[in-house]
Amino acid sequence: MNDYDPQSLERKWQRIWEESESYRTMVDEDKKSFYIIFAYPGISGYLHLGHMRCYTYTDFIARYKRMRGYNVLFPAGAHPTGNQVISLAKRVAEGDRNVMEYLRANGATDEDIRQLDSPKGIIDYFAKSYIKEWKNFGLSIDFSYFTDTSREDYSSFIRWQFKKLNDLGLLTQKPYYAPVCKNCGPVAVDPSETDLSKGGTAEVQEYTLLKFKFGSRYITAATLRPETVYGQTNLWVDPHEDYAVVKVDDEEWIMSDAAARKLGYQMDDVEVIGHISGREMIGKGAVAPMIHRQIPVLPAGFTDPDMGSGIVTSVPSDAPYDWIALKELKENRALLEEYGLEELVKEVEPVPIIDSKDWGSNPAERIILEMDIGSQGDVERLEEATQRIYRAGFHAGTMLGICGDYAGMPVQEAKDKIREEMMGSGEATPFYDLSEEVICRCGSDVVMGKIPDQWFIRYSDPELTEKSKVHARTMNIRPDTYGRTLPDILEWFQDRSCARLGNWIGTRFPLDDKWIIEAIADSTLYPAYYIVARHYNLGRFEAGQMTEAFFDFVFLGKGEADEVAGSTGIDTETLLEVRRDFTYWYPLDLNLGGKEHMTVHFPVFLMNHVAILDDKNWPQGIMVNWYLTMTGGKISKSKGGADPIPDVAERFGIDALRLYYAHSASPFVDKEWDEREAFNYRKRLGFIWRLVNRMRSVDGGESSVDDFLESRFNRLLERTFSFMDDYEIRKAANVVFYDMPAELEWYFKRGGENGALLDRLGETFVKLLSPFTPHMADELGELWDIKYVSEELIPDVDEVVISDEVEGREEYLRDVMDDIRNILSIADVSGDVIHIYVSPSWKKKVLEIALAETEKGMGLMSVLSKMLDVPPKRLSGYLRTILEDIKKNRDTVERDLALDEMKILQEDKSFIEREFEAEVNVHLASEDVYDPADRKDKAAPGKPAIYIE
RNA sequence: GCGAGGGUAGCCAAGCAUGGCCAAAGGCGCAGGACUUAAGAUCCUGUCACGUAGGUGUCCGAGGGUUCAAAUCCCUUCCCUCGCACCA
Repeated sequence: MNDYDPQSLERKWQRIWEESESYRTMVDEDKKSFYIIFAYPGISGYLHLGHMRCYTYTDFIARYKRMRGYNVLFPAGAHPTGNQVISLAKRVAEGDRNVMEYLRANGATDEDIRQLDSPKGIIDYFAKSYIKEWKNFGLSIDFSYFTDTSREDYSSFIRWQFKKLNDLGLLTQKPYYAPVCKNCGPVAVDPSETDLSKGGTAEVQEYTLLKFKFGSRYITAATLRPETVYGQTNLWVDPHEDYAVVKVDDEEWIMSDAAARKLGYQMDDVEVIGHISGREMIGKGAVAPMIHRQIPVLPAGFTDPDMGSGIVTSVPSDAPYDWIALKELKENRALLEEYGLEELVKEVEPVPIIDSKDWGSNPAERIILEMDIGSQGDVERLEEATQRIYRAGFHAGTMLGICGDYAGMPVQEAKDKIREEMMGSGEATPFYDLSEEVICRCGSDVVMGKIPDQWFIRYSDPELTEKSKVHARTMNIRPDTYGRTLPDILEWFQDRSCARLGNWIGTRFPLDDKWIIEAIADSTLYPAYYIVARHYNLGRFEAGQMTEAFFDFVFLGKGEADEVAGSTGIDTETLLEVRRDFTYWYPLDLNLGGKEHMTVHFPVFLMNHVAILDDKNWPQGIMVNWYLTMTGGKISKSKGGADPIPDVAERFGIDALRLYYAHSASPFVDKEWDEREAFNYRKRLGFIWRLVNRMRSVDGGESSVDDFLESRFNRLLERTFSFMDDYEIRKAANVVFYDMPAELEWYFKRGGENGALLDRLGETFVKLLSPFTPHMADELGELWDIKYVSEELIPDVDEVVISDEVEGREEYLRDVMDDIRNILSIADVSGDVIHIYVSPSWKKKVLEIALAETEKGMGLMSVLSKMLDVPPKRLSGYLRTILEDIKKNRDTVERDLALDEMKILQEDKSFIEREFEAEVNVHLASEDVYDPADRKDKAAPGKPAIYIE
């Protein structure tokens, strides 16, 4: 027997699989199909151990299904849509040091790097790299189906999909506000900062820009709390600031320069035509929106030109900032005098507008007193106060009587209505801003911009939503919790923009080619396309021939093959074959992806299938996996931080890593990567290796433990199947790699050495290893002269050999031995002689009757006392305990009753003697035997009495 | 805020749906031993507390409740993690 040497045998088998085209997949009408995919990766860098978790799960299931007789389709692809590829290419072209280091650390050669300065180069390089890693992990993917979303054939498919969506009335255009870079167009603002160099945590603020009539102009003030307009008492401006006068349509609005610039991206024809100093406005009045009252403009120091419009409308009842600014102003004689505001300010008092549950109707005052905030300079604590008041008011507040039509309405509801009313009357307009500075990767500012004619997919469509929800409930979804919430997610799922302007990788929008279809929208139906891609990859037709009629025929069964052949120039036979492949493989059985897809990809994946394809082709299952993390954070492709896979694979072996994924945690929890653990799995495989070799080499005869092993093995086999059928990968791996070996070890310990049996079970066992550790399994399969274990079938469970009685015997023996061990550990005895007293037969009789007529309870005493010659006290005492036991665990009690304890103990006496290095005497408790410590009365069925000297 | 998922012995992690041999699987770590000796090896035993007899006590974030019986069901409470849409 050789030692387990994963590295060399893994290389060997990967080469063999490659050469023999092991995972080539073809339609076979005699077999049930099983179609499984993982959500293909976006191209943004190398794969890491986190991705591999998901891909390996997919492979476990694909391999298992294959070995249970399914014809499995397991393709893969890559997803370069978006701008990551472009930005990476740009950084390579610039010679960005971090990028260079990252590439080199992952094994890119100078020659590789030279080709990486163009998007095409990046896509080709990484697509190859992904395929290499997948092969390196032993994934049983058929790469003849490979595609990527930048290819022209893929674009033909996507254009078809969008035509279908349009035909179904599911596309629409409407204005949209999004973060945009002035150079690059729309960008994603999120913590991973894929598109950004700064500001990933910024949030989009949806302001209401209020207009205050100010002579012939309007002063503008942006608020996040439009419902507080009823409490406006004044405006705050910075006397030292110059404000822009902006021409908007025919009106002139006053705001900070920064605000004017931002507004320019959100409205047409915004033009700065002059300036006005803050000082100039102070002391004058402006007509506030909604309340239509003149309120004064007052000086304040806390206004910020970069926030909102740079001018603040003051609601001292509800805004701590305003309250304290007002108080300070009233106390500042010098300032009042300077601007001549003494009289004016006297009349400015907070106006209660909201009754917020915990804070009353003047919450700003109350919280400032409570928190003892001294001045408007205490920004940090004022922020906190503002937050607290806002929460309390928003969630538990009601509008007071002063608020016109909104009196008595919950704040939550009033907020949107008041905003709408003011926008309707022209007193306000929407204004979007980011909560902090955001800089694009290209270096320029990111601002909120208006896209007036943004394309959306109408996921809010009631019929589509309903159909999707109904279907979702029938799907096989893991974990269950996600299955339960998916219908709610579909309900909540709103229209989603599906195309963008600018320079991106992707498919041109078929209705208007200035748009590029964006990354989520072009990745929903792609499992259907893999099937077509194989034929395209074989050169059977060109992208240009993949017309609407072509896809209608293949995916929807519309039209006649001959006609489609005529219009596309693809021959009829090929068309029929592609159509047949699609109908054979579809629907998709399982789609696996990380938890980030739960509210993004999976809903659109499902809804597009439901919208476009026949109901028999709707997807059947989804499995979500959680992340592999490293020291707290998610491993990020673009930011690095992960060990390159080849290094790790070289150190532990692929099979050890695969077992690590399968067994170290449930798929539905985040798992912290720990290489000591990986090493332990490496050791475990060494153990399995030796165990299998031993099974194959032992060559003894039959013994009494054979039937136990056969029964237990089949029971565990059954359990493995049932776990795998439920995609309970961890549980299945636990049975195969821990429970089964433990039973085999027990068998050996008991002296089992039946060569024929071990040979037969060993062969099955090796096949069971294969879905998890395919390299090792194929290597071990050579012991049985199996060419490729991974192409074998795992045999069915042999129900006949499963026997509770047979297994009960071994369990009984283990229990007795545990008891002996327990006694030895606490008793102060030499342990040279062990006496075991088997229960008297009357107790068995009691047990039997109690089991049969449990409902009679202690009433059984009358019949028992007549039947048995036992003192009533002992009889009732025992009956009481046994009734208790039956209630607790009937199965165990039944097992005990079925045991022939005397026979078992006598047969296995020598085994016990060997284990404890002691002399063992077995007695029947009802006989008059050696019993110096008066133990034998304690004997009960299944629990013999023990005395050790 | 909205939505989801968690808190189990030194650590990781099962169990919780269908309450009952659950003091609670398994792994790691640790301790003792065996074996041989330098290997991140392998094997055995132990690892909540107490206990010279297989037992008893306490225990599954905290506090209540239901029940003959609760890690499991219900209520309250504290804490943690994650997703929230143009990033895949």
